[in-house]
Amino acid sequence: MRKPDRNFYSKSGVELAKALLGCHLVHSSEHGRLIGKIVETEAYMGAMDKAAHSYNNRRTKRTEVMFGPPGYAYVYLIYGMYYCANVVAADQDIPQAVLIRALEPVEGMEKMAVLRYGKQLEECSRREIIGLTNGPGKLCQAMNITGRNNGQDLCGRELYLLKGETPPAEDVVNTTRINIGYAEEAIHFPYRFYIKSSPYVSVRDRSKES
DNA sequence: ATACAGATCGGT
DNA sequence: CCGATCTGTATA
Repeated sequence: MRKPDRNFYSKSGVELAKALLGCHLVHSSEHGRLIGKIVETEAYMGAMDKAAHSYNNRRTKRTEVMFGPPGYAYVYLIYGMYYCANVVAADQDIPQAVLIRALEPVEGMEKMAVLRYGKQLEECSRREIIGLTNGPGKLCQAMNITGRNNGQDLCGRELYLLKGETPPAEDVVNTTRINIGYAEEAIHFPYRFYIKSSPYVSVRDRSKES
């Protein structure tokens, strides 16, 4: 598996959200190397998307990274307690991004258990093991991703991606996004993608699964 | 200066 | 379903 170049990220949020499924997210930190396979993503499409922080091209200190070049990390604090990790998409001045909503642990699972629950992996229940990375806040805790990672270059050496195998189309579900009830018409935009066969998906849409 | 809501999570 | 917990953002 290879680290994609900048050009890989230079596509629309929706296109990148699809392309990220199956890729590995790697965090090389003081805790060692932590790796997860991306199994659920959501696109945030900027100017026309009422669910996006960058809706109407709102440009603030927080949203600034999204206005920069693609392939950088946008990490923000939500509800004063959890971090969410995004990959900046599209080109300079087009503030689109992809939220990573779920991972499957690939490497460093023992460290993930300590980071999430403060205990050893062997002591974790089946439910806790799924709960390691099946949500945007959870995966940041497990991967030790914090505000410190905001603005980091994913073409760099600390936080980066490895291009994986694209899942077959029949295993990919395309549906609406989670927890954006305030976003009016954007509630219905089909900007969420997930790998149906993965047990780590955060919220399933049974009506779109066959 | 102040008010308020939120791309979440865990427990009830 | 509620509360935790706090920052970004808007309004005055």
